[in-house]
Amino acid sequence: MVDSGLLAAPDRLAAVVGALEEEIVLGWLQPHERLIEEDIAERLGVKRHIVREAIFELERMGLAERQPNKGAFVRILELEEVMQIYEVRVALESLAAKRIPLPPPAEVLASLHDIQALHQTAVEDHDPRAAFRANIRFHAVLFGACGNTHLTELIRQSAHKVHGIRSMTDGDPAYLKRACEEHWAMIAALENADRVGLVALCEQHIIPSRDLYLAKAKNRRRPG
Amino acid sequence: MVDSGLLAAPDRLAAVVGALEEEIVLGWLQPHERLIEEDIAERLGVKRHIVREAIFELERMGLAERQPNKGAFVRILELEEVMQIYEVRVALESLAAKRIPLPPPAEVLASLHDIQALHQTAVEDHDPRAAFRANIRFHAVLFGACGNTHLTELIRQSAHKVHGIRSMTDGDPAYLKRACEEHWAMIAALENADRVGLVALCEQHIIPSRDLYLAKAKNRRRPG
DNA sequence: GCTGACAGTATTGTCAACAATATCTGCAAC
DNA sequence: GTTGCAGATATTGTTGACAATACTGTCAGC
Repeated sequence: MVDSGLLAAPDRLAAVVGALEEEIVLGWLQPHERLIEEDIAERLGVKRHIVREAIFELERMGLAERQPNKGAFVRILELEEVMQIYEVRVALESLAAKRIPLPPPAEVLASLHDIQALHQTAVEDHDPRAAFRANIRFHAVLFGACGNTHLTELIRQSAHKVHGIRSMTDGDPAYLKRACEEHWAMIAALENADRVGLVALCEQHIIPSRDLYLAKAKNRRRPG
Repeated sequence: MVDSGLLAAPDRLAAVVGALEEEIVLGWLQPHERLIEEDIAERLGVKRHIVREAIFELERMGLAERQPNKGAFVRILELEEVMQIYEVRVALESLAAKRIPLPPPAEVLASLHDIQALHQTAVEDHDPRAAFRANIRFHAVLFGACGNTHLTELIRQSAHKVHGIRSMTDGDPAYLKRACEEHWAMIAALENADRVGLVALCEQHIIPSRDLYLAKAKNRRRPG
């Protein structure tokens, strides 16, 4: 249920989009599973109208695919698409890392510290939902510090597109632990005004996620 | 009128978005002008429902701004935003230029030739609408040749965001002539497999548009 | 003459019913 | 046993009406 009634009008759409995104990302909604407007509306306690627009939004985000008069379903990314998206992410996040003022404002550092503490706790507690949210917030604040709103928005978009593959990687404890450590290293690089280290960390940070996915996708494909 | 009735359902939304985008870009809809759903619906011969979604789309494209329960209006970009968008465009288009196979497939070259011939004719005939469309198609085909769908899409998005400032620059004949020449130079670079030249051309091609806008925007601001 | 309450209007936001379309099921013909 | 048709069902797409909200103009009170 999406806090029906409590939320103001414009927020309800965002809430539904967010709820569905999480369900896809955390693997509760499997690839190729159909997204039936009325079912979702009832389940989340909103009207079909809202769900309809949310599904359009998910389609734009690349998490769902729609066929006219037939319906929408959870989208599975082709390997080639994953590679392409990651290539762009590296370019964008690298550019942002080069633009973040060093050292960054104190409130940015404080915010990153707080978020990353939450992230670490979530990872240690095996709480994928909290970890997912903290991870998103960490990157939003980090790249938001570059000061270029449009760039930040494109980074966010591109990251969300590949969130759908997380259900396959988020189970891997080694990967999560490594991601945690790299976040702390980024914070250290920011504090030490280490531009070269920061850019390198940002560029390398997202690659393991891609490779882990590619490896698992290949294994999955072979038996099938 | 947006070919009402003749178009299939999903295309009508795109048609309305395109029509409104053109009206904004060509200056028929001025900045801060209100976008009233019912008026537009009647004018374009579609239902309000479609216009409503189109305005949401325009908001995502950055051409309109919405205030809940109040309405939408044509958005004017701040100078700072224009700078930021152009910074990202240079990075994205440069990346794409580096990925286009050289020489490109024959059909790409042929297509670019044809489109650019149309573009040149439109510029010489002072037909801003045709020039606008041909220009969009040229860049779509050019960067589409890089093979990275996601990158192409982000380039398209970013370009559309600054289309709104074109109404101020498209009147300048010198700029249009220069853009034309650079398009032909790009085609030549593609044919000659001149990677360095191509990348440089792509990076430099969009800067005059930005600077011309900045100059005009400053002049406009001073008397106001 | 100015200000603040109030009614009237314009516009957006929401909804439920209806229409159009696709999918499924059962049955008959071969 | 399979294929093709027909009706039934499920789901999406569209519409007009209504509710909620913000804006505008008028008029009484000071």
